[in-house]
Amino acid sequence: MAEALTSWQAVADEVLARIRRRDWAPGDLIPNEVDLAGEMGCARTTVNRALRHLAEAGYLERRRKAGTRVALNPVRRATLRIPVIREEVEARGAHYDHALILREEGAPPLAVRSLLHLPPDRRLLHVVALHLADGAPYAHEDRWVDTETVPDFATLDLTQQSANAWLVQNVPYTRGALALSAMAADPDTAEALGCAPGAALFTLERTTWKAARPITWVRLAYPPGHRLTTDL
Amino acid sequence: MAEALTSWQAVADEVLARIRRRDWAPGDLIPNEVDLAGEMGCARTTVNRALRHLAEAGYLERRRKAGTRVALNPVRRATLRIPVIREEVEARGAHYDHALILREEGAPPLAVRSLLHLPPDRRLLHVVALHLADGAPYAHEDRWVDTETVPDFATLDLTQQSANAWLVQNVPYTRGALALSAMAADPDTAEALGCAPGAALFTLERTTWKAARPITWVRLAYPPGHRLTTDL
DNA sequence: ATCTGCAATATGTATGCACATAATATTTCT
DNA sequence: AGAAATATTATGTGCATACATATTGCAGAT
Repeated sequence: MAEALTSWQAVADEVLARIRRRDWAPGDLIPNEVDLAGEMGCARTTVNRALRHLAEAGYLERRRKAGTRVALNPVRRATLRIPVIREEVEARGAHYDHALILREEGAPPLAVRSLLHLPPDRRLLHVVALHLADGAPYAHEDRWVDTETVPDFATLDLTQQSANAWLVQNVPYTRGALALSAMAADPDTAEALGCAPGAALFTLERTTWKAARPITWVRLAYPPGHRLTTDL
Repeated sequence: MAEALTSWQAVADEVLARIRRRDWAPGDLIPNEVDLAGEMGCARTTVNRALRHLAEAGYLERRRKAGTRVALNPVRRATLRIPVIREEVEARGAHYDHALILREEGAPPLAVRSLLHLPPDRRLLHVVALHLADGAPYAHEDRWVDTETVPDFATLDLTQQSANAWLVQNVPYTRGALALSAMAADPDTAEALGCAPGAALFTLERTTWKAARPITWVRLAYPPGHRLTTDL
């Protein structure tokens, strides 16, 4: 008999190996926890931990009583690190800096207003900034903040601290949404980023809420060529 | 004394509530598992499960002996569902279809060749297809397949089955990478998607390997306005 | 003062057991 | 036959306990 697999990592590795080896093909039902535990020479708890892990990673699908089966499409989930720009820049060994481009109250565009479920006459604080890595444009930030939800924000000195850093530190959110997309560079953004107007920019939008009240909508636009990557 | 929190979900909810309420601020060290278990009236195992879950979700950072602290930056990870196009289309209640645009052997462009670590003279199978939702263009697929790694692919009838569906079902990969980006529509892609040349397209690139051998590189380009979303 | 090794400590994990829960399979009743 | 009640089963979870392991921090040596 094979050596006992007594750690959940070892069990997970073995199960993954069988999936990859096609011992268990996509869609197949695999043995139940009790049987696997017997075969591997460990407790059911350990098998459970391993299978739960693989299910979270998207390799398995589990349902009570119905059993555990190999996922039909191996990876449908990817966890990606949402860049915290300062850290991202500094991780490359570059010097981080940011410049405030605009800060004024105004009526948000329709797209923002409807995303935040705001009435037509509602005014927000509009903040535009540029993030720099070693002095070169790294990302363009376009943000609308609801100062009724976050009154302290109105008096903040944004030249000292980025809006994001302050909000993250001081305003806990209860709900957030993230959207990845592409946009054509408008003239202002193009100038800030130093690219051609109309260039294809990768964008990352984040909307956050505190209970039912919107906190902020922010869109980061990266210069052409920027890629957000992750392993599968 | 408050009601005992005897499920790991309840414990996780309570801890998350304290984080959001700023009882425990970002960077703070929170009580150790034994103390929390005492306070909540449950076993340490249960607290461990809850804290482990919150750490995986990015709310906490844990280190042995050093303890558990509230993450400085609440959410730096987002798990997003990688679209399996057919399912994505059908989930909207639309009819899925795909059309083969090109299928021929050739030398891949430099970018692909270097990503796959291939020698300069190496030829791959180039497949271009269009995914349709109710007859309208949904995504443009540009793919290079290494038929030395996947010989069966060469004889496949791609009008019946999408390349992705076949590969996913038949070729397990051991390593994969994902990159999200933006590109300007080249004339061919623009025509296929029915948008203007130069338009900003959201793209998703996937590279997969079987051990040290590349399987395929594929890039999906979506029409302007497409968004990939997830909750935070 | 600095380095080194050891003790203390918080998290990480394995195990056996019990019971909960969801979903399916079977039987019973009409 | 069809519906409703019931049994069965696989996963989900909680608990007490024990031991493993990574770090920190202190104490003693240099």
